Amino acid sequence: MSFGEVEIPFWSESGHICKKCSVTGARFWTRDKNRETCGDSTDDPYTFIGNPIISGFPMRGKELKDAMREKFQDFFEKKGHSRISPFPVIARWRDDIHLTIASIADFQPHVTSGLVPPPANPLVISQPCIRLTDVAAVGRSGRHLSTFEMMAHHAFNRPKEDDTIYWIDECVRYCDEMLISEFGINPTELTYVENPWSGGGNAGPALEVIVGGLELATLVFMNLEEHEEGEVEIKGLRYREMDLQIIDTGYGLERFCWAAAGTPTIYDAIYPESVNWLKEMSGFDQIVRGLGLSANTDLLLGELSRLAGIMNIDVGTDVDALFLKLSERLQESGLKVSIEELKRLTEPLSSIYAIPDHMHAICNMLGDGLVPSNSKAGYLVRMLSRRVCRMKEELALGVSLSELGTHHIEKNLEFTNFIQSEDGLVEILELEEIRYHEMLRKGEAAVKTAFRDLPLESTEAPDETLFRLSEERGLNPEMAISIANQAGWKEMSVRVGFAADMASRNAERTKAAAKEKTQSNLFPTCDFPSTSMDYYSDTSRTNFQATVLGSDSLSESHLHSLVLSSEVPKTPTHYVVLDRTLFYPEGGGQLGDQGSIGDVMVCDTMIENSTIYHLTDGPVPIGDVSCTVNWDRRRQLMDHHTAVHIVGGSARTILGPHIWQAGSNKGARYARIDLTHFSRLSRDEINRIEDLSNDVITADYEVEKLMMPRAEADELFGFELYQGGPPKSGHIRVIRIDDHDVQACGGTHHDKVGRIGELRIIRSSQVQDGVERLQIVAGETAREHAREQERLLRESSEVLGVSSEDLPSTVSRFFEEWKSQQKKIESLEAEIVRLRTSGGGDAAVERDGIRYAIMEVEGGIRALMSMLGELTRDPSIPTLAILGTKDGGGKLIVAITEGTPAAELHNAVEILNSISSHIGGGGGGSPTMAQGGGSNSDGIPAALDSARQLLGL
RNA sequence: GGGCGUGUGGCGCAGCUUGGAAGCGCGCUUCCUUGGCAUGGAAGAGGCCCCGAGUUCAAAUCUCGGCACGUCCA
Repeated sequence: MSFGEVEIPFWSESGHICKKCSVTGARFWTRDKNRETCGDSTDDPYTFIGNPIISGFPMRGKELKDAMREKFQDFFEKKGHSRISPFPVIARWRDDIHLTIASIADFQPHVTSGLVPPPANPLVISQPCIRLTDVAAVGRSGRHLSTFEMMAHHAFNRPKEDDTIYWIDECVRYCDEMLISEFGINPTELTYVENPWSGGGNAGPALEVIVGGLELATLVFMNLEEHEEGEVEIKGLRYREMDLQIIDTGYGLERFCWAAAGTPTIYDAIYPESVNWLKEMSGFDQIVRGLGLSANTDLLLGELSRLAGIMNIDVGTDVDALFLKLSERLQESGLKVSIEELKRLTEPLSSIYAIPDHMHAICNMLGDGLVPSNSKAGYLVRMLSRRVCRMKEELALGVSLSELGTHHIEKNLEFTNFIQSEDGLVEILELEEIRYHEMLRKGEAAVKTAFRDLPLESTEAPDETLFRLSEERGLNPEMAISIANQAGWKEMSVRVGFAADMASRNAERTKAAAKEKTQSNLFPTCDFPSTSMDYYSDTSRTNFQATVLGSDSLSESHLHSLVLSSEVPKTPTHYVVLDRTLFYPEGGGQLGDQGSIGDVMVCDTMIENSTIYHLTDGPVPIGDVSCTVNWDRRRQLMDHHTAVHIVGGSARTILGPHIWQAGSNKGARYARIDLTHFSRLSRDEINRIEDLSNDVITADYEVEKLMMPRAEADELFGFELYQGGPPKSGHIRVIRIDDHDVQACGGTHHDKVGRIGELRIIRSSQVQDGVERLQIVAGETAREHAREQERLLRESSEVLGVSSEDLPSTVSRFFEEWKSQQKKIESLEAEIVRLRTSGGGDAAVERDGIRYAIMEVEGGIRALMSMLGELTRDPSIPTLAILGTKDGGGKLIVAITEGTPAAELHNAVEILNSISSHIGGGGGGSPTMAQGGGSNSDGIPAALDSARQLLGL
C-alpha cells in the first residue's frame, strides 16, 4: 500500500468498492458499482440545484446555518466529543498567519506539536474562517466564499503512549453515519476520494467527501512531519512519523446549507435577505428585463451556476476569457447568449452576491477588534471594505458602507459575542468609506497626470503606467481606466490579459521576497544546558555567585548579526555562559541587563534556546565567579516595563476594546508601546490615558505574577493575554495588575505598581496606519524629562527676554516680522538697482539701443535674481545685465532680455565663463540667463571690469 | 515584515526625468463693467518648495537621514 491509500475495515463492511476516476485518475471509494467518475471532475456537474440532496432543512439564511451547525455538533456530542467555543477569526495566537484559515489553526502550533494538551479530546467545533486567496472569484463562481464556517471533529492520539481516541476507520464511520442518518443523503451518491494532504510541515492521507458534484468535507489523517531523515517522500520533501496522530476534519457549513437549499448559488442559500435587498435597491429586475434576453433568465442563472461550479476560477483569471468559455458552454446547453449580454447580467449579479460575503468577513474581523490599516491583518479588512465600496458604487446603491454593516449584523450575525461594539464598527466603517473616497479623489489627478502625454484617442494605456497607478495610488486598472474615460480618453480600455499579468507580476515579487528569509543561530552552537533564570524569584536581588560554564570571543560576523541596541555602552568582545543568573536577557521588548561578572563588564544580555549569553568586554575563566547586576538600570527597566502594562490597560479602558498591543520596547531612557487604533490620538485622549495610568499607580495595586498551564490561562483570561505576542511554551507566566491589565509576559516587574512613582506619555507618533506609538517615561526618567523640558523653555525665553508663558506669541510675532522684513529688504535692493540704472543712474550705459547694466550689489543670490527681474523683464528696453555680489564666496549673474536684439547679439553663458575665472569658480545656464559663483569674493570688481572690457565699454 | 509613492501660496495640483529667474486652477483684496445680482475685465496680496545633513559655483529638483501621509503585496 503506497502513501495516501486508505484501506480500512469499514469499506468492505459497508459495501464500498475502490475505483479509479475515468477523468482525473484518482482512487475513490463508492457504494455504486456503475460509477466511473469520482464526483469532483469536470464531468460531474452539480446535481443538487433545484433538487436538494440534504433533507429536513426548509429554512434559509442565518436560521439555516444555525440549524445545520447545531445538528452537526449535537451528533458528535452524542458520540462523546466535547463542544468547544470557536476562536477569533484574527489568529493572534500565531505569528505565521493573520487569519484563522481552518479549525486546526486553533491548535497550531502548540497543540499539534505536542507541547500543550488540547482543550478537550475528542472535540467538536464550528470555526469561522477567512480565506482571501480566492477573493476575486467570490460572487462569480457561485460557490467561492471569503468567509465560511469550518465544522470539525478533532482527535489527538498518542499511539506511543497507548493513548488513542480514534483513527481513520472510526473517523470515516462517524462521517458516513452522520451524512446518511442525520442529513438524509443517499448512500449511493456518496464518494470518498483519496487525496493525500501535505502543507505547513505536516502531511498525511486524506479523503474528500463528495456528494452531487459538491465537496462537502475533507478528512485528514495527519501522522507525518517534515524531517530530513524521514522515510516517506511527498512532493520532493521527506517526512517521518510523528508522536501525535491527529484527526483533522473540515465540513463546510455553508456547503451543507447550499446542498440542503438547492439554490442556484451558495449565496442564495446563506444570505437570502441581503441578496434580495441588494437586488431590489440596484433595480436588478429592470436590468434583466432591459436586456430582452431570448432565454428564460431563471434557467440561465441556474445553468450559469452549474457551469461555474465545474470551471476553475482562480485569482488573476482573465474575466474576458472566462466569459467566452461560459458563452460557449451555454450554447452547448442550447442557450444562446452573447458575451455582451452575459456580462451585463453577471457583472451586477456577482457584486450582489459578493457584497454580503465580504460584509460577513468584515464584520467578523472588526468584531474581533481588528483595526483597518495599510499593512498586516488590518490591510486585509481595508481591502475588503474597498472592494465593497467599489461594488456598491457600480450598482449605484444609495447606502453607505456602515449602513451595509448594520444591515448585515441585523440579518446575519449574532454580534453580541464580539469584542467590538456595533457603534465602534459603524464608526470604523464610516472612516473607511471617507478614506476610500479620498483615495479616489486624489487618484483622479494622478490619472490625468499619468496619461497627460497620451493622445485622447488612445485605446490602450501603457502597462507600466497602470501597474504604478495600482501600486502607488490604489487604483486598480478598471478604476484608472474609468477615470480616464471620464477625463477625455474616451476610447481607452483595459488590455485583454492584463489582470493575469498583474497577478503573475505580484506572485513573482512575493517569491523573490520570500527567498531572502534566512534565520540562523546567533551564537556558536555549543551544547550549553539551560541557564537557571533566578531573576524571577526576586527581582530586586543584584549580587550572586555562579559558575562559568563557557566563555569565548565574538567574531566580527557574530557581532554584525546580533543587532545591539543603542543603549549598549561599548561593543562587547566576548560572551559568557553561567549555570545560573540574575541578568535578564533581552526579551518581550525589555532590553538586556548590564553589570559585571568578576572583573569584566556585562554590556548586554541575550537568550537563545533557553541558554543565557552575557556579552562582556573581556574573557572570564571557567570556574566560580561573583556577579553584580546594575541596579539603577534594572530598576529603570522595571519602572518602564510595568508602566507599559499600565498604559496598555488604560488605553483599552479609554479608547475601546480594539486597542491591542502591536509591539513594545523598554529601555533605560524611555519605553514605547504600539497600540492599534483607527485614528490619530489627540493630546486630550493621551492626557486621559496618562491620568488613568497615574491613578493606577497611586492606588498601588499589587503586580501578581502567576505561573500556570497555558490551557488554564486561556480559560481564565482569554486571548487578551497574548498582547505581547504568541507564547511558545506549555506553561506561561501571567502578569496581572488588579482588573486593569493582564497579559502573558516574561519580563521583570515591580511587586507593587506604586514603586514607579509617576508616569508621563511624552510623545505619540504613527508607526503605520492604524498603529499609534506612545513614548513613555516613568519614575526617574519622568523627572529627568520634566527638567529637560524646563531647561529648553528657560533657555529659549531667555534669548528673547520674555517669560516662558509669552514664548509662543513672541516667537510667532518674531517670525512674522522676520518674513516681512525680508520682503522689504528685497524690494529696497531692487529699488537701488532701478535708481542706479535708470535716468541719471551711474551703472547703466546705452549703446546701439541696448542698455548695458554692469554693477556690484549687496545681497544674496535670491536678491540678485529679483533685481534681474527688474532689469530684463521689460522687452521694450533691451538690456544686458551683469550683477556681482561678494556674498557667499562671490556670485555673478548674467541676464539678457529675451526676444530682443540684445539676446541676438550676446550669449550669457559665454560672457559668464570668460569672467568667472576672476572669482575662482564656474557656472552655467541658458543663453539669456547664466549664473555662477566661486571662492574668491574679492575678484568681483575685476570680473566686472573684464566684462566691460569684453563688451568694449 | 517587504516594496513603491507623496509632501510646493488658504484649498486642489504642475514643475523634479536632464540642477540654472517659484508656476497653474479655485479662493482672497482692490478697481472697472451693472439699477442690483449672476457674470465679465484689470491690478494685487499671499511661498523657510516638510525638516536636517551631503554633493555642487548653484538644490524645489540629485544623495543620505528624519518627520508626516498614501498605497500595494505577504
